[in-house]
Amino acid sequence: MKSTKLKKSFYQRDTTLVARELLGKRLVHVVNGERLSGIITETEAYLGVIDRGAHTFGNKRTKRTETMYLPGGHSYVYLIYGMYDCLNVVTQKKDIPEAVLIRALQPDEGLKTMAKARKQKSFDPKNKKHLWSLTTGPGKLAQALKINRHHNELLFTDEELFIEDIKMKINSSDIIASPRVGIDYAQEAKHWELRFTIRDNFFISRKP
DNA sequence: ACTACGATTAAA
DNA sequence: TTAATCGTAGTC
Repeated sequence: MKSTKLKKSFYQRDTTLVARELLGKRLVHVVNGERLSGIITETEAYLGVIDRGAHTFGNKRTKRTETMYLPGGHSYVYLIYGMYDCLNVVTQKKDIPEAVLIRALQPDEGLKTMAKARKQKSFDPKNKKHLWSLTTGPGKLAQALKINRHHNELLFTDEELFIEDIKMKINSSDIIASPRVGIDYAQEAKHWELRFTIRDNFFISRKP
């Protein structure tokens, strides 16, 4: 089964499109030579300047958000609620501060290491619920794949953290759009359907 | 310096 | 439903 790493041109496009097309791709983090990976099953688009749900609404530039102004293809990892790191894929050209939040994965490679990183006791790789609790949620998948703020501003075109096209075909009709999670404060943007999940997939953080 | 809060999660 | 937990960002 051949797979190819996504190139810079994949990321430097319309953010909503990238969010949809990331579904069915494989996110890989190489740690000490071991591949920790999962198939992307849930994403959210953050549309920068016009989006009250985005960190960069109104072109807000701070030390943290500066990452989102980088060219598409960089990672954006930030701390939320003082405890969890969240991984984003920066999209669009330089100075267009948009990104896609990776919200859930179907665990693929390095299961045992990921379970350990998640502090799961008595992990059984054949137990679907165990697998589910590994990587369904942005904070959880970052923890499982050992991704934290040290991995901010990495290039997905490099060798440590990247995304592979595994030729899994997701039909457009099998992509569900729904409102994003956890942005009740975002006024009109709260209702925008920028969360994308694979229809009927078990490995999503919650029902759309 | 002081304060409020968040693109979440696990436990109750 | 609620506590946990702390960097970020806004204000004084």
